[in-house]
Amino acid sequence: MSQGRPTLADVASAAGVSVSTASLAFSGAGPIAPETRERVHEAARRLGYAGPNPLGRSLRSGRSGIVAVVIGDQLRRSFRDPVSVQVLDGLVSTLGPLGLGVLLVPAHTTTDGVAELDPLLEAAPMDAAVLIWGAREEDGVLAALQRRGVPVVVGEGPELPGVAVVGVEDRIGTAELARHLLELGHTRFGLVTLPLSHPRRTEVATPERLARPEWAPARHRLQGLADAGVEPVMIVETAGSLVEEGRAAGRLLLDVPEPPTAVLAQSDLLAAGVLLAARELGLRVPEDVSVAGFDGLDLPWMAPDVLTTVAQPLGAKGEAIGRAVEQVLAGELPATVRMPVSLRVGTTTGPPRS
Amino acid sequence: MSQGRPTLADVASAAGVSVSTASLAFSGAGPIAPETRERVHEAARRLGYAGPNPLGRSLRSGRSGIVAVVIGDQLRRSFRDPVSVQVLDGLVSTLGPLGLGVLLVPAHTTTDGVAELDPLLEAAPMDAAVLIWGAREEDGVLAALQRRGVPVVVGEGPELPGVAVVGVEDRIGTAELARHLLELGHTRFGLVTLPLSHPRRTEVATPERLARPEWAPARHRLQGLADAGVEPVMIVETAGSLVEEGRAAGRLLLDVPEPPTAVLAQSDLLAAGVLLAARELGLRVPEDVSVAGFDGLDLPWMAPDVLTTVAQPLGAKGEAIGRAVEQVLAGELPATVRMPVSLRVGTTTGPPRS
DNA sequence: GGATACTCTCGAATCGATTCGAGAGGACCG
DNA sequence: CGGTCCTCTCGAATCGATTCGAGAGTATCC
Repeated sequence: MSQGRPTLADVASAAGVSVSTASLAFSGAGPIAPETRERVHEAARRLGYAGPNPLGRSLRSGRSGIVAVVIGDQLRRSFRDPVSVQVLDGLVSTLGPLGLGVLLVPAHTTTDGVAELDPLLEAAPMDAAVLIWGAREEDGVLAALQRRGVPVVVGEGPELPGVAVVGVEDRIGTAELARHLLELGHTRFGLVTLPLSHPRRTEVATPERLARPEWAPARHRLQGLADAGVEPVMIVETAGSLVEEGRAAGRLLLDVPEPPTAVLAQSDLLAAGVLLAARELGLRVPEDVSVAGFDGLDLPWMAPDVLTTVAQPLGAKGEAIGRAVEQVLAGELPATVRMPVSLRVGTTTGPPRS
Repeated sequence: MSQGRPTLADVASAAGVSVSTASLAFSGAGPIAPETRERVHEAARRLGYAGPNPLGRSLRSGRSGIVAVVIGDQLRRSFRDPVSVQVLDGLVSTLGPLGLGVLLVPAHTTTDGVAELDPLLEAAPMDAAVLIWGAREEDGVLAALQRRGVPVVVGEGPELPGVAVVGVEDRIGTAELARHLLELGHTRFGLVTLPLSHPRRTEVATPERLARPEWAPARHRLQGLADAGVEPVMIVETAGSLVEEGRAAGRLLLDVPEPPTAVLAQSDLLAAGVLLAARELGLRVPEDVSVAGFDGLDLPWMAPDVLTTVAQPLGAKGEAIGRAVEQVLAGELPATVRMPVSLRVGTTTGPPRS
């Protein structure tokens, strides 16, 4: 058939061999005479055949070679945070050598103002799916994937039956950070949290939402604080881990008669925002207020300040997720991985003004 | 067959209809009695059938519903730049409603220190491919895609036969920016460029590389400068659009006996780095040195400075790329799109110290 | 020379769906 | 009551590859 792109059958007949032999010439999965293989390749070259069609191959093998990464409502929002990007980078570089590609799938699509599960979630080819930023049972994403029989790996919990989890010791890390500030002598803490459940606005956290944090990272870090015995005088919940959100939160916390002497933010970008807010309010850091974050990002524009933070191994986390994907594809259910974090004291924390 | 996941055939027999009827019940592409459809769906529900297997469907239709986005060598590097992320966001939100997913494909893989074309490029299923950051004929990516017969859309040129191009009027924008600085009275310009060809280190640009800029955005912006009659006294080429690179470039340009009075950077992140370098060297902006960028990013941490820049419609560019993809999938070759840019004067440019 | 072993090639089945033309059955009309 | 039309369902072919067992042909050894 000269119409359309050539198929293996075309190549086979041009080379004067059977289709099965031609297949062998490309896959190498079976005995074939070097001369025959060369003849097939030669024919392929002549016809402009660029190798077996992945669609046919996938159907036969039942594998698409695609791993879906489910992203939040807006790509922009997910990826403006270097944290996600670094994890994704580790993931891609682990999956690549395995011949696996990463498909970006939005969790929801908004049609006429109504958010629904993205059709890709239900219909795109995928051998496994990754939820980098935790899963909430409520939102149906997990259910949709499990109905399809797609194995799932989630970053940062929660632990759900049949789901592989890769996370960091953020509870322990937060506790360590809190103790660092306690040792410096702080007693009045402000806290800036990541979204506790479905994102909304940046404002003082309500007791109801604090009582039931659906989002694993926020929950763990809250627990870490409690572990260290810290009870913040004021807690602001943000709508996402962005500098602007942190700045808004910082203003809420610091632009009051008796501001806290230390502000803990659940992410570095939020902490950076708090720092900006402090600067705008004429507060010196750390003399007037200490600020600490979480993540261990390298933010060159913060120079000469160096943020005190809890560093998590982001790239390695992505790689661990990649390995977990490899395992679920092999039919195993990987054990939960919790990666270590480390306190990194910078220049933004110090003793409170007495 | 009770082994493995149920197929359409299983559902059909459970519902007591033929496979073709069952197919109709899901696709709706043909007449079917409502009652029959309901019976099929009921059987599907009972068997835990989550809808037609995309692999089978793809093979039949010849369409995978996947658009590859080819990214640079490191994901981290590509996505640390908000520019790419915003374009990608526009792309994803245009492609989503069309039922198309975005597959991230690295251009190269490094095995044992040797960079090769990533196997996914040659083997992953895709209906079309997008090169967000321009294409160079040299690197083989384009050739590999064209050999496969995959239609390609590139962002930011160059214009190649059979390839759709979406870009911005960066040449015109740069010229406008240059004239703004000329009008302010500047005569000694420093220039910080994006990589001119294959990325390497941040250092003073060699005449050879300046003479033959392979990378379209860098080339256009160089041309724009020339259009305005500006000839920089010193040009530094960077290894990529990152704050650190800009900072290094800024030090090279400004830490000299007679520094330029205005520094033009080919991207906002580079300009931000130059700003940092200036600050570190004790130079006031814009009193001692004016700094301008390109892109129109919203960088909250630059406050209270507002960068003078040329704003390009990043999200809209992604959407335009998405529409171009739609067209190439329909078999058309879209005309080259050049989107308008606009000069946005901030607080980082002013008259030179006389 | 004949049996055995080995190497390579081939035909046919299979993966899971879609699609087209054919035909069964019922409704309607004259 | 017979014919026509319409609605719905079905069987079979098809998409492009992989894989397995069978078999042809040649080499090896006694």
